[in-house]
Amino acid sequence: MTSAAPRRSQEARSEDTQRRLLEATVALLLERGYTRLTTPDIARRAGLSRGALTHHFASKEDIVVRALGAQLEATTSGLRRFCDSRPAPTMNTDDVVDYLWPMMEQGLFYVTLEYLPEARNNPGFRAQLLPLVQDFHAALDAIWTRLSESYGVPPEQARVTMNATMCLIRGMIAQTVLRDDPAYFKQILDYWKGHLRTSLGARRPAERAA
Amino acid sequence: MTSAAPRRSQEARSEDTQRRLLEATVALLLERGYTRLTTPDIARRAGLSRGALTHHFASKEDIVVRALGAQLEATTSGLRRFCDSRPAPTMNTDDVVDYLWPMMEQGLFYVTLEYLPEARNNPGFRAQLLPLVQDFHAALDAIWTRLSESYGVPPEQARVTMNATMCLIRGMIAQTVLRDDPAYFKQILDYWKGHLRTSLGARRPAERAA
DNA sequence: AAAAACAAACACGCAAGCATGTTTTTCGGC
DNA sequence: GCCGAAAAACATGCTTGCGTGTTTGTTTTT
Repeated sequence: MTSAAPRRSQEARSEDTQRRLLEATVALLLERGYTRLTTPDIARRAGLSRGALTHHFASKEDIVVRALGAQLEATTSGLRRFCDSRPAPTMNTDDVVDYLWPMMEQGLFYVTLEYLPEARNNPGFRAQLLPLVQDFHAALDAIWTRLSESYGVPPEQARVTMNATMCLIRGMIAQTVLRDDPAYFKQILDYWKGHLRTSLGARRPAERAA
Repeated sequence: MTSAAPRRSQEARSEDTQRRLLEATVALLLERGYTRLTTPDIARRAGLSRGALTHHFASKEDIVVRALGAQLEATTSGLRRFCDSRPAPTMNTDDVVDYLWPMMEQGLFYVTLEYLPEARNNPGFRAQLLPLVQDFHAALDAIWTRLSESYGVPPEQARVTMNATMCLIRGMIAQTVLRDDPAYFKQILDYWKGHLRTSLGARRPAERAA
């Protein structure tokens, strides 16, 4: 019993510590919001001291930006995996919507709602966020393009339609904050699914073969 | 030159002061955001002292809630006027979208983006906001219902379609914060206008006469 | 005279940034 | 393969600025 701690390398320690702090940041962002997010709380949540945080991250802005970058990347890679999992004929447009809605509603877009106001009013913060978000949008466009190939529609059409779908979901989730009315949102989502079926998808194999 | 000030009644003074403070609140909410909104700034902007503000409003939350209520009411009454101004045959669905988009994009929804996070994380604030927003949504539904009569479609269909339109616009405006790309948003808006033309409107007089 | 409207000053709490300690890991020389 | 210095990782305490709520004081209307 020389030491219970197995002497980890500094790189491993550092990486683990940063990961814990970034995860705590996203969790608190979702639970309490940006204005109530404090660096002492982040450190506490990660089981570390505030000094550890200031050692790895220059400022509150810095840790938030890096936490959001990680969240956005995890999101696109998850979506990509989903779209690859079952291509064209087995996956219909309803399935895509049924993936996107919970993806956004279970955290992603509530976190977005927290940092959008700060991004709008804090030029430095916005400048740091812009490249991350551009990558995110580019990754989405790439996924919509692959979907268009599966469905046999022009890429441009799929991109516009799916980006509109994302915007619709964003607006709906924003509304959920002050409207607790699941039936209302289900109605809109069903309406949209119907629209997507005729506008994007469900060409029968015979049609797609041509 | 006994007095340049013409001895106004207390009620008139009070009303004017409150109006100036509420207008300053909305303006600053749009310009600097909720977290940067301070009561000294509001008073300064209104050309009054902080004491005047605290005299008329119990707290920062209080003045914000009342300012937002005024903004929401002004919005619905403006929209109602617009829809009454030129009913059915002369007003097409494109015109409605061309009214709604600037209405939201020139301030209303950016202000919304400022207070939504606070509403999500501050139960007291949210509770005060809920009735105002319920009235707002009810007023919108009433307007959509009148539109449905003009266009000769079932009220339910118009309500779902127009509420979806509002959600789409909300989501798009949220995206504008970190995506400066007018062509992208125009493309989506044009796409949606096309959908609305076939889905809601533009039945020819002969058809509507029946 | 009293009550409302407005003004100015005070007090408290909090969170970020910084600076100064302590521990753990790394690495070069022997 | 070991020892000691340097550096990285982590912890603790201080300081400063700021915004809200509150209180006390002054002017205007009733």
